[in-house]
Amino acid sequence: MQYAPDVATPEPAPEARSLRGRSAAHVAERIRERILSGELPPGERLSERSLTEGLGVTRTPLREAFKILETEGLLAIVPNRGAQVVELSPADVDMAMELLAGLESVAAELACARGTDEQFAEVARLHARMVACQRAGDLVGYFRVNQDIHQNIVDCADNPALSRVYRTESARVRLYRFAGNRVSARWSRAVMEHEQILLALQQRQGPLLRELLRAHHLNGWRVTRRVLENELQPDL
Amino acid sequence: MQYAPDVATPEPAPEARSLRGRSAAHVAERIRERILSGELPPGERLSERSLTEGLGVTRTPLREAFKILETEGLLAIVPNRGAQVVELSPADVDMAMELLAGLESVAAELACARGTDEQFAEVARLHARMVACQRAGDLVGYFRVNQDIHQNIVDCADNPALSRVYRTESARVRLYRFAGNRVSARWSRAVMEHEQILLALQQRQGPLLRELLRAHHLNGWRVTRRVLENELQPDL
DNA sequence: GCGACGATGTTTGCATGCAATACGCGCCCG
DNA sequence: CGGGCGCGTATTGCATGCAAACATCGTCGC
Repeated sequence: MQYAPDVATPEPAPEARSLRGRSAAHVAERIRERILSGELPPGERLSERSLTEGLGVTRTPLREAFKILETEGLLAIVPNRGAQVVELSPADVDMAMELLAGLESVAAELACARGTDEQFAEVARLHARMVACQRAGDLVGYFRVNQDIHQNIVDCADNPALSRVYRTESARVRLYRFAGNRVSARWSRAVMEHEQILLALQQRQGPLLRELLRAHHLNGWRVTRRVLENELQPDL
Repeated sequence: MQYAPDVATPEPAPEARSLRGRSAAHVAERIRERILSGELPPGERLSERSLTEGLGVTRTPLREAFKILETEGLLAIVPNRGAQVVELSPADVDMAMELLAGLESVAAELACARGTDEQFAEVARLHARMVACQRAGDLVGYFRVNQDIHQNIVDCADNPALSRVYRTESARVRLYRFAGNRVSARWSRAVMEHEQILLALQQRQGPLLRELLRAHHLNGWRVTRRVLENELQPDL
């Protein structure tokens, strides 16, 4: 790698060309993936040494990536004690879910007013894939497609700022929401709710879509919260 | 606390104690202030050299601060060409205003449901100060208090995530919104709208407050957009 | 025996150094 | 006379070095 092949190597590698100037962003992306996948769980302390070795960069771009992820709300940096993955209390997730539900209600009416039929068709395709995942019992795939559907609905509002905020805030709580999908009763009902949501979107019924999304969020979060608070055991 | 009042405090200075570990955040705050005050206008290129000299830090924390501000949407960092203050097109501001209006509508109902009378009283105090600024012709003071009022209303929703997002997104467009307040006809009408908003809040009429805020935003932004597009000359 | 203290290795925070890229400017050629 | 090219300088991107803070553990005093 970059371990000083001394002379005669102007190019670092034929494949990884010119990452210069994007190092921190690249490292942040890698760490973000690991956090969102659960590989780096909430509370995990991130040592600069191990990450630099694992990612093949030095501490400077790594520390810049930490600042990015801290601003996104994924890391907490404690002075002189390094970075750790943010741990959210049920109350924190509660607040975040309220925000996400609010963002989706705002998006709902805009999406019905401005979304293109092509965008709606894409949501419908995702919906079909989600149903397929459910049938196949593929919980992870289901959850990922589910997230994609909600992001796509928000994107239908055709407001980049709204989409960006929704994406960032959604990422913050992704791990916590996953818990609620591990309950079979909720799973089948969520799919039915999605059917209605898709219909309302395609028929451009803004106020209805708004209420459906709000209710969908509320229902899902009610179950998830009980799981997080250990009042309900996942059965999947 | 952790300031070890033990013995012989080896603190370098009584005033600037232990900034270690907070350098980047401190620098980011300073630069943020300069951007929001207009001292660093949109498009301005930020040279590392001049900023390090002006702020008394080295390039490492400064570059970390750049990453923070980039993530907040205040700076754009072009690889190998440094950082510059983000320049928003009227369309960008349009999208941002739509988002802010949406966040306020979400906050409206929550604020009416959960806000305390003390919080409402604070909004009322700010409103009085705003009116005083208007009477005194203090445009800058008026604008600042105006921002405070809107932030306070959002804060009444008692949702930290919502407050944080509103604050960040509001900051991104602060400079652009200011233009619209430089029109006298809009100024007096905005104050009237605020009277109604305050009343609806105090009477906890969520849906009404929601609509009033939406209309208030729409009215304000309509004027501001015309100023930004040079179709309307400020008369203040 | 127990707790506080201190030595030492580890980790973080920031300064500095080096290499790569961008930029300004004069020159050459058309 | 204008445009492209090359060179020198400035600036950025990242690696490394050094000092402060932390942590771990052994020792000492009580």
